[in-house]
Amino acid sequence: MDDIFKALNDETRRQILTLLSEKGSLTASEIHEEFEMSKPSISNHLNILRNAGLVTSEKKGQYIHYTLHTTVLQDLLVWMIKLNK
Amino acid sequence: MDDIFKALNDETRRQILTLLSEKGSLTASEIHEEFEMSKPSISNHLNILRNAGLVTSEKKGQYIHYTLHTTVLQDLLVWMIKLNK
DNA sequence: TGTCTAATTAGTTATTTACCTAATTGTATA
DNA sequence: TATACAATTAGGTAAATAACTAATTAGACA
Repeated sequence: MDDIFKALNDETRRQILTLLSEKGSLTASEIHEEFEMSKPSISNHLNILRNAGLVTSEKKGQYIHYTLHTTVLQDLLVWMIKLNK
Repeated sequence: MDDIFKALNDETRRQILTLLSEKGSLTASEIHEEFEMSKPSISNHLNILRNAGLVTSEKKGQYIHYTLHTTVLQDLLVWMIKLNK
C-alpha cells in the first residue's frame, strides 16, 4: 500500500496514468513528448509507477511499451471501504 | 486532490485515520497515546489531515476533538473510476 | 562494424518532509 | 491568582524526493 500511495503522490505521475488511460500503451519517449521534463526524470517516474504495480512494461526491440495496470487500485478501494465501516 | 494524496502518503497518518474510524472522535492527546511519537509531531500530522479535509476538529474547553471525515474520499473514488474508463 | 536512437543508470543539487526539543497559548481548577 | 494540563507554534536537523546533466547500455540498420 505504501508504494501505491507514494506513486500517486505526484502530479506528473498521475498525469502519466491519465495519459496511458486515454492513449493505451505508449513508449517512454512518447510519454516524454507530453511533458516538459527530461527523459531520465520521466524514466524515474515510470519506474516508481511500475514498482507500485500501476503500470506494466514490455520490451519490443529497442522500445519499451508502458501500459496502465489498475488492478492494484482494488487494494486502495478496499482500504477506503474499511475506513468507512 | 494533491492535498488528499499527500495526506495519505504517510503510514502514521493512515493509522490515525484507521484509529478514528474504530474509536470515533478522539482528542489529540488520546491519539498521541497510541503512537510512539512526540505530541507536536502528531499535531502536525493532524493538521495535514485537516488540510486535506480527512478529519474535522472541534474545540471543547481545553480539548480538541478530532473526527474522521471521509466525504473527500469520494473525489478519490471518482478519480479512480475515470482512470478505469 | 559504425552510427543512430531508445532508455536507463550514475551522480549531483535544491527542496520538501518528518521528526525532535523548547517555548508559547489558552483553559480549567485548587 | 497560580499551577497544571492540552495543544500548538517556533526553530532546527536528518532523510527522502524530484529534478537536472553526463555517461552507459542495448537494439536497429546502413
